[in-house]
Order: sequence, then structure tokens, then C-alpha cells
Amino acid sequence: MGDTTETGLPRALAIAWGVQDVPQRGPSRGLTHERIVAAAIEIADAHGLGAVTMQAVAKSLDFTTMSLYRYVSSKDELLRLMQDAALSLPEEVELPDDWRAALRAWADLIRDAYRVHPWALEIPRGQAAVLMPRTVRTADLGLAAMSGIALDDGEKIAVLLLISQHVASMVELERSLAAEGGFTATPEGLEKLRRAIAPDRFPHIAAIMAAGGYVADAPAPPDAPEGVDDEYEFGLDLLIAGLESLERRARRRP
Amino acid sequence: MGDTTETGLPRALAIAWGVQDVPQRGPSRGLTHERIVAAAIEIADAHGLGAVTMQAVAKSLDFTTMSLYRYVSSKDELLRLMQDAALSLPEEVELPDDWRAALRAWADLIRDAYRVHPWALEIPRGQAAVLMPRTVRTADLGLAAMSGIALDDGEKIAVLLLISQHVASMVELERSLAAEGGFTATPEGLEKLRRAIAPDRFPHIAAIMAAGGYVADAPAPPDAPEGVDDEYEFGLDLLIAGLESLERRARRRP
DNA sequence: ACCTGAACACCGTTCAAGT
DNA sequence: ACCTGAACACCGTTCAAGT
Repeated sequence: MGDTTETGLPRALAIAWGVQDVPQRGPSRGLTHERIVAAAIEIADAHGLGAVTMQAVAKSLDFTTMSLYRYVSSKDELLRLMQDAALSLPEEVELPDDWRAALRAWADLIRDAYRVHPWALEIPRGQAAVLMPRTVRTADLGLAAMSGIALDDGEKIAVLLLISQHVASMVELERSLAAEGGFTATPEGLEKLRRAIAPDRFPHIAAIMAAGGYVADAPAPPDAPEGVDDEYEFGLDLLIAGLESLERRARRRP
Repeated sequence: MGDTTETGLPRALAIAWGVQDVPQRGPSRGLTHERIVAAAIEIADAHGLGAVTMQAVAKSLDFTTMSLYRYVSSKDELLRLMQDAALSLPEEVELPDDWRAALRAWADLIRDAYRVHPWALEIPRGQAAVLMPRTVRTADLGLAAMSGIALDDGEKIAVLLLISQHVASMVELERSLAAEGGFTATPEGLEKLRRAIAPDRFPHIAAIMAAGGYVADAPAPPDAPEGVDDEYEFGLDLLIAGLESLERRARRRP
């Protein structure tokens, strides 16, 4: 109750698509869903998702906290609206003809969007998330990118899911690395850690650590790129290589 | 302050590895980190992460809320300990020799763990997450699975990251589908939605919807599997196919 | 039907006090 | 140094009242 309309659609879905009935009687409304979501996004951009409270949003609009509940039935609903609004792609998008390049371009679009509003990744995705407007638009573009490839609909959707998840996790990783650049432990602290990650219990990881990667002695490797661009590209390379091999196989026995 | 020890290590890391100094003087301690984390996990398993409050955890241990702060400097720290503890693999793991099969087995192990404690996926991953004990153990196993493949360390790590992210997102999707089986809209609600997702604005998605997929008229497709096993396997297939093609290329010009 | 103000039932966390 | 009890500063949300 409260999170679905009388049409059975989740309220956030109805609001986002603008198919929610607006009351006709009574005083005119002082707010709109758009303004509320925009205000909440502004706060999240500036101070993180944790700073988005009903009171903070209302205050920034010069309204009482309670007035928001005339538009949004719960904070959760507001978060879902924010989440979809955050995934905003350019109005006009020109994708390359080659599906490889098109998929890469598509991934980059999503990455750009998430980089602008990274807090969107912290919001748990609800049941109807895939049917929200921006998500549908994004999926439609992704399908357009794949129109030149021999996969059925279900497989295409799976590919888009895979890529968008990859992008999301890379942006998240990128952020958590940038947040503190890891941490700076004392030599004594590092020694404790190294003794805990013993070669006999974790031979492969210990070998990598001994080789100087990941847990370095230096407080922070100053020359190391410390980005995740390589991992991002590698993941796309791998997926595309996998798709090519799938295509070859399909072409061989059609 | 408070989230790092005097060795510079994040407190959660020091606690999880057991390298945190324990005070020697004063009365003996009535609790342990293990018991606190176990109690919190029990609550999360039974009633979700939202039910894990400091008061609820303390109560289930028959202690005051405040006593927990002698062991954990914040709720956030407790959540990080829970997150790592949730990723528990079997004590003894026998991986197949073939790296393809080994990677699949590895992915299945992670999936099993996440299925037991799905709330772990809701906890944001902090800076030191990759160095926590279970995560290190898991990564070590993953590297073992890939020992027969010609990739450098960085690429192997990237592959493990990719696979574990895939697994996580599939379990999450699986859960959100099971949570409500989507939603059941009235014919009128569905009609509104279909008009919103117009073929001229979203040609590819609209085509898929018209073909009967995803937003069906029936309240809930009773015969449809509604699982994500196909997508899960497809993602692994794709990644492994990509790795094979990478290997072929490397072997051709060594 | 809108917006408001007071109030409720929580939270995480601080702090001073007891042992 | 442990555990406690009271208290603080929030938070989301309900409700009755005004317009």
C-alpha cells in the first residue's frame, strides 16, 4: 500500500513516466516532482547521498518536511526517482555502425552519467527499476548498438546487463580508490598485515604482494596511475572478444 | 579518527585479521568480535539488513547497546565485518584442472555464499574491502583457478573482479525478481505504460515488449522460469570465450 | 487538496558514572 | 578497562488542524 497506484503500477514508475493522475480539486500545488527530485539531486551531488534527508530537501525548497509527502509517498520512492534521473544520457546520440565500437560508445555514455552522479550506484535497485524512463532509453540505445549482431533478444539484454554492471562496478571502484587513495599504514602495520596474509595460506596473493603490487611499502605509489581505466577497457575487450567468438560460431553453423 | 588503528590500518581490517591489540588490563571482556558479528548476521539473515541496529544486536546478546562500542567503533565498522564474514567458502575446495571449469566452479562458490547472505551485497564496499580475510581467500582461490592461463597478474585480477561482479549482480537480480515477481498491474495500468514506452521513441524496447517479453499482459507468467540462471551462464560463457580468444591470440604471437 | 506544527517512535552515538 | 543509564541530536513518518 502506498507504493503502488490504483493501476497496480509502482508509484515511482507512474510518476517518472508522468502517467500518475494529478488531483484536480483543491488549492494549486506549490511543488512538482521534478523540482523535488532536482533539489534532492543537488544535495546528493554536493554532500553525498547521506545528506539527502526529507528535511534537507524540503528546506532547500523552502517548504516544510511534511509537504513533500503530498508528492512522494516515502523517502524510498524519492530515492528511486533520483536513481533513474541520474542516468541521463545526451539528447542526441550518434552511435558508430560497427557494433564493437557502438557498444564501447554506449558503455562510455553510461560511465559518464555515473561519474556525474556516483551516489546513484548506492541506491538499491527496486523491482521496477528496469522500466523507469532513463533506464528504458538507455536499454533502447544499447539494443540499437547491437542491431548488427546475431543474437536473440534475451542474449542482447544479457549483454547489456553485463556491460552496464561492469561500468557501474568500475565507477564504484574508481571512486573508492579516489576517496582515500587506499590508506597509509605504518611499516609496522604493513608488517602485521603481511604476516597475516601468509604465503602458505594464500600463496598466489602473497606472491603478488611480494612482487610489490597492491600493498606497497610506499605510502602511496606516486607514479602509478591508480586509476581503473585499464580494468575498464580490459573488461570491455573481453566481452567483445567473447561476442566475436560467439558470432563466428553462429556463422559457421547457421 | 576511530576508523584506523595506531598502525594506520583500518580498524575493521585489523579486527578481521585478528591483529588488533587487545587491552590487557581491567575486567575481562564479556563479548568478542566474533559473537557480535555472528549475532548481527543472524539478524540480517532472518529480518534483513534493515533490522540490524545496534540495539537489536546488543539485545540478542543480552548486553546494553553501549557495550558494543567497546568492540566496534561504529555501526559502519560492524557492517564491514559482517560483509566479509558473509563471503564464506567451504574449508576445503578442490578446483578442476581445466581453467574454464575451475573458473565456473569458483563463480558457483561465490554465488552460493551470496545466496546464503544476500544482504551482504547491500553493504557499500569500503577502501580496505579487498584486503579482508575472506576476500583475500576468495581471490587466492580464483588465482589458483587461473594458474593454467597465460595472463599477467593485473589481467587475472581484472578477470576475477569481472566474474565476481557478474555473480553479485545476478544474485541481486535474482533476489529482486523473487521479492515480488515483478508487480501485477491492471490492464489499464499496463496500457498506460505501453503508451509511454512508445515505438517511435523506443523502437527496440517496444518491439521486445510487443513480442510478449518482459511486460506481459498476464499477471505473472506461471510457466516462465523467471530465474536468471540463463543470464548467469551466458555471462560466464561470454567471459570464458573472451579469455579463450585472448589466449589464442597470445599463443599465435608469443 | 494543500501545507503546517506538534508529536511519535525510532536511530547512532556521547558522556559521566559506577565496578 | 569494562559495562551501564541517561541524554542528545537526529530521522522518517503519522496525525489533527488550519486554509
